[in-house]
Amino acid sequence: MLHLTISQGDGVPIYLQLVRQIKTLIATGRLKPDGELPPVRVLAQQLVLNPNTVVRAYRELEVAGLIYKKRGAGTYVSSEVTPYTDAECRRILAERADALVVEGLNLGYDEDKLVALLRERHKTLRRDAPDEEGA
Amino acid sequence: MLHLTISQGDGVPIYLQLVRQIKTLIATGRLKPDGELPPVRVLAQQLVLNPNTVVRAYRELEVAGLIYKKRGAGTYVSSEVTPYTDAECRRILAERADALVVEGLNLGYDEDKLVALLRERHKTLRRDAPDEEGA
DNA sequence: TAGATTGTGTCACTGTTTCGATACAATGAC
DNA sequence: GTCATTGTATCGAAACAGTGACACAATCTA
Repeated sequence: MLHLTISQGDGVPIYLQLVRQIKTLIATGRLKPDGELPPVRVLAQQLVLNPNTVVRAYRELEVAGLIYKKRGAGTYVSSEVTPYTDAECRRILAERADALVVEGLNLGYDEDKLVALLRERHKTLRRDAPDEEGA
Repeated sequence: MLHLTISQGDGVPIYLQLVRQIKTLIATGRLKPDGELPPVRVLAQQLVLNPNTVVRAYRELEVAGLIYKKRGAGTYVSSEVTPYTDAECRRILAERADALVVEGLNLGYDEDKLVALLRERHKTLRRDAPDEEGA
């Protein structure tokens, strides 16, 4: 039973809220590789959404290489990582990092302060994640 | 003469391209506090845009507290920083940091690798900035 | 095979966003 | 005061995004 929270009227599209939360669940290990995600209709009913909205979220996650689908069977977390090359990964993350740096500088955060924040957020996100099981 | 580059058909709205680039110019000191920005019509003509598009970009920057406008006179870079409280700044940046961490984890970047990337991007952004003049 | 379950595809409605045309209002220079 | 310059406000057209209704197709289970 996935623990997801949807805010209907906060401006952020529902499908995007789903994408972000599921991305986080995967990143932090709460959703394990080859783990099963709820069928679109089930999740839609749980969250009182149109199934299409869940479909859209799942599709975005599939394009990002984070999940895969088997028709008639279900939807699962990918065990392989990312369909992107190293260079592409780097470009994607550099873009995000640039945005953080620029926003930070304009809000009075210098390099060290940003690094400290980044490390703290990393720890916080990891905090409630399940223990890493020895592979 | 501001150096800005606009891509007409790349999906990113023109006004947003303006906002981002000007934010970067301010963050890296290429636009100095109380420095003057081009009048909306002038910038619009330079970039072959509708003046309204520039207006929109300027308004967003004003809301963010980065510039201020004087009717009949012109538009200038703010010397004060941010209309946000410390807590608000932190929340804004934490949100961006979270996104970077999640994306990073899903692309195989651990904490140290992300920090290294962040530091490198910070240096790169600063590289071509004008020298800091002793205040 | 039969039927339930799962994802897929298509269409349409609605509101928002983006961009542009054009007129208005305040300020500065003279 | 006059006039050019600067930002402001309003309206509209076109494209896009978000959501929903509903029918289709593949797979699994019995």
